[in-house]
Amino acid sequence: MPELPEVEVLRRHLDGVLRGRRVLSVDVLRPRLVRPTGVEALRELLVGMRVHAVGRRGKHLLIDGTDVNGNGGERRIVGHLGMTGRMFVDDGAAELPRHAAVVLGLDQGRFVFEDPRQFGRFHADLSAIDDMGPEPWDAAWTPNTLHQRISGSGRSIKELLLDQSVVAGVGNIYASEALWVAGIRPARAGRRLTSDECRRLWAAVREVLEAAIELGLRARPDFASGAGGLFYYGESGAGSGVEERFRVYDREGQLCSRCGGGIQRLVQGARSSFFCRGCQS
DNA sequence: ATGGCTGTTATCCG
DNA sequence: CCGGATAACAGCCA
Repeated sequence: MPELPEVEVLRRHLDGVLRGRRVLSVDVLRPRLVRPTGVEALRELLVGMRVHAVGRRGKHLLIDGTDVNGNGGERRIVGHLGMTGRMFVDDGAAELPRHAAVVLGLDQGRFVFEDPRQFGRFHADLSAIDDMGPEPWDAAWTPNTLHQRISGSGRSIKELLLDQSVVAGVGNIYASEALWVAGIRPARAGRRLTSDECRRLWAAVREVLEAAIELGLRARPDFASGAGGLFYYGESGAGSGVEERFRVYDREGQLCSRCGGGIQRLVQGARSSFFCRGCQS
């Protein structure tokens, strides 16, 4: 469940259940996911840490705390869900998921990070968030900075939106959705967008992400249960009655809700894009 | 049942 | 600088 909205909804949940907790033990079942930093560095950072907040940077989760045993130094763990990662806190009674990667023993309950495809990360290395672009709601991200950032590029605007140094947190689904809202075809070269199109796209990115966060909060997903924790907004609210209907994503061959045109799929950079032939230019 | 798809991203090569 | 291919991996679907 990995674009910015899903990560943000999870962040709020984890912040509520992890804040104030102490980490007593670290169990790494899949060391692969703890690279590039090794398991030892992770354990040193975590054991004895008290969580004071869970944050987010793009699609990365940040677990911040202080060392309560030693000098009270600040500590930060960076997690990424990849395509299929999950994180939850439970009481430790249930069996661990098959693909559990990192388990933290807490003073109350336990934290579990699991990821079937093992594309996720959980480590002490901060380099992943070092040269990331602005958050969509950052004052540093404006229609103008977007325009400047892409105006020299011949790459397609769809691929540019997926580039985390352009803006943080947009993934494959919401890139297509934002381009539909802005009325821009995904294959257009970045340098060929007008400043007005950049303004529309800038607003569309915020709008689409905001709406998805709202939806995710309303869905009140059950992060700890297997199927519920893996809910994806486009499918169903996992029984919550909340449903998101994408405007174009995964709707090849269907009709556009805005103009009645046909929705088409194309492949860019080995990923599917979806757009309406009628009202995106 | 085999192959083709999937929310991410790092890296390599031409 | 770019685009494209590949690779990490499991699961789902037709």
